[in-house]
Amino acid sequence: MKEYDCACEELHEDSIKKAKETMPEEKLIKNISSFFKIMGDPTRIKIMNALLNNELCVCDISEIMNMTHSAISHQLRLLREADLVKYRKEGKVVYYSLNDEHVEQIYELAKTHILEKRG
Amino acid sequence: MKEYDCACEELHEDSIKKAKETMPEEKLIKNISSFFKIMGDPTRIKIMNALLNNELCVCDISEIMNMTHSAISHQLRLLREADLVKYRKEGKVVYYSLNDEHVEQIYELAKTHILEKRG
DNA sequence: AAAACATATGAACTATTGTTCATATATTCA
DNA sequence: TGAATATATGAACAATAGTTCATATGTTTT
Repeated sequence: MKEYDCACEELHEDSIKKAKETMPEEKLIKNISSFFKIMGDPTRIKIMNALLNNELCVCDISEIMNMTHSAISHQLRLLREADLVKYRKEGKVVYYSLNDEHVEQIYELAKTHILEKRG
Repeated sequence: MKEYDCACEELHEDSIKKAKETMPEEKLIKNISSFFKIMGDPTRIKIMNALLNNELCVCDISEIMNMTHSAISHQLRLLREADLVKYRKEGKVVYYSLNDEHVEQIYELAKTHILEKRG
């Protein structure tokens, strides 16, 4: 017998069934949460803000953030792996920018939402 | 003399200036990153998915997630505090749902983005 | 008013995260 | 080729997060 028993199991049977049926597979859930987790850090949000309509190299970002190249590079790796930013190499310089419009939209929507709720 | 010096400071002067000028205040940055941080956990993403067009009580969510009421309640508090979900009380039962369309849109955009990049 | 039920909260314990420091790779220029 | 520049990576350490267990709050029913 389960620990989670309560009347709801029968009362909300349909809603529960629906939720279970539409639940994505574990892998997609993990991908989605990892994506958001990477956006869940002030340093990285600042970097993303700096990259809004603005291509920048690691050195620029270090200067803007007032942080070491190493720290920035570590963060950029995470942002890259999460498909939040893309980059292009030009000689020894690596230029970063936001990955695509999805990323911009997600960022802007969240900002709007927060300003609405806590403005 | 700074550790971060490099040629970029002059070459990319305008981009750096622009990034600095459009940087939101620290408080907003923190609010945005906190918002995403809360979405950055598989348990909470599952809960949010269950709540897509589906109002559910704590007990329902426990059953769907196969987790204790306590664990779910802790997660729902975080989701509430981040303005990701809203709730209404009906007697002793508390019904949760996604806060608004912003939240749905952000979730759906991220899912689309991920399926596009890693599909 | 007491028992039962639904949800919330606090403390504690393990696991994960972000930065620093040292070092490695890659590209250019002399 | 060797020095200089730009970026990336690995290990380690302090800080933070997620679950569990115990307990508290609030609501209904008897």
